Amino acid sequence: MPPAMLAKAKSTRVDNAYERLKAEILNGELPPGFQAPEPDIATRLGMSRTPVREALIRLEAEGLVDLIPRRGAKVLAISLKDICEIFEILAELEGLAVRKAAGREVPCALMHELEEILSEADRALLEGNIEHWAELDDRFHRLIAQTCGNARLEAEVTSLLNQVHRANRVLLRLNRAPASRAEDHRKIFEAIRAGRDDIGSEVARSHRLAGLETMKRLLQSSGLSQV
Amino acid sequence: MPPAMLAKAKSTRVDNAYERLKAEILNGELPPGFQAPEPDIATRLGMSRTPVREALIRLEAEGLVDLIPRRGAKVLAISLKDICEIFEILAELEGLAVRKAAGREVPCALMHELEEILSEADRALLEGNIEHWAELDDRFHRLIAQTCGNARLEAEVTSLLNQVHRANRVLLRLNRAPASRAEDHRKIFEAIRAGRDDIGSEVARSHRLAGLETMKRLLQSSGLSQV
DNA sequence: ATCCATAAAATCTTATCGATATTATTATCA
DNA sequence: TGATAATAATATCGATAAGATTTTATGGAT
Repeated sequence: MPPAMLAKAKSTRVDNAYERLKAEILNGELPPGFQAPEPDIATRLGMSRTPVREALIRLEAEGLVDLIPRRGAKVLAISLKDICEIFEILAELEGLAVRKAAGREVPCALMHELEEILSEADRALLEGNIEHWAELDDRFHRLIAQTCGNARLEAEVTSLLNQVHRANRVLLRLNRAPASRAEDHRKIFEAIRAGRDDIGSEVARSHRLAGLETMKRLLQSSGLSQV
Repeated sequence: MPPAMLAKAKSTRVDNAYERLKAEILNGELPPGFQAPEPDIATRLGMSRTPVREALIRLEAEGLVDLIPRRGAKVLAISLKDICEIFEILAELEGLAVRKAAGREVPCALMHELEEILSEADRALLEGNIEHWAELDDRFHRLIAQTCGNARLEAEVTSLLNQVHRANRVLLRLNRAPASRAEDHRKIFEAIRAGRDDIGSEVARSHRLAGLETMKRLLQSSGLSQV
């Protein structure tokens, strides 16, 4: 067996296109509703249509784009109904993730990172840096999914978080981030550390459900029907 | 707008390849571990590599096959660990599905179909027709996912059921189907009909968790490490 | 003389491209 | 308005280049 087999990433065009498009969708460079024919995208990325198309198929499977037969690829917009569907599932899945995390030995590095995120988030909240706080909120939830030890669960939570990523950002900006969110995060973290699986699981669940209510309120009061 | 817009399925080669391969994987014609280069598959399906490859990418996203760089496509085998991961998620998701179903007006047709499956399953059990019973068991669980009204939830449950489909079949054959499974199904159905969301949800959850224990036992006693 | 290690060659498979056939949509005209 | 032509974008193909794996040679060591 060759010596250096750990570093496998050999970056194919498909992977490139996939990563780039996904990043652009998540950070809003390609906003919801954006639509373009495959050849245009291929030209922009400097490759032929084939790898672009394969990347788009993957993105479609992850619920980030829609491939419309003669219309090209479209970045999906998220409606209130989508948010309801996704948050309901997330509530259960994050609850499960925390329960699993609390019931096992979570790697130290992960716990440290969580703790750092929490204190950095406190700081951001004090400084009123909502933008940064939103970023940390997102990272906290993604990291929690990593602590559960169930790879499929982690992947599914991550995928759902991706789908609501922009909606989260847009709407959190409208809201002054309530301190209660930060409190919940702390509670979840402590529950995992203390092995209190039932408490942690329930807090995670209701945390997400409360987030859904906030979302509903914000969406309705802002008059947006899609994000 | 054109008159007939409902019947959209215009069957492209990709869809064809996807449906056919998926069916062959689920029914075991392409057993776990089966592996073949793309050109072979393409020849067998009577089309060029492009649509086959696109279908394979979709199947990979659904966790049914693995695309190995210079080795071709491989039908994934399921290990005990995979089953644990999947059943744990299913327990939560099916619990949620039943809770949602019990809390809303489920279309009559669906309830009828569920009821028919239940009585047909009773009959199969009496006749000792395990094969048929296993089929009905599968259909029951898929149908339950359809009653929840959350399209994403339904899709996710379906995808997970697909991934464990063959494992379920293989292992159920080793087991004489315990009557308790049938009882649970009836309880879930009644809970949905009566709108008892908490009861239904909890039965669905523990039903799946009990299934996991059975699986563990069967896998260990049969000495199989993969299915 | 046989066997292992290494290097070179052959082979196999994918990754990617450019071209074409197909077909939905739009525009045009009676 | 309805039929027909033009357009545009995809769906699909066949070919090629790049890269990995396997096979085959080759040289030295026992």
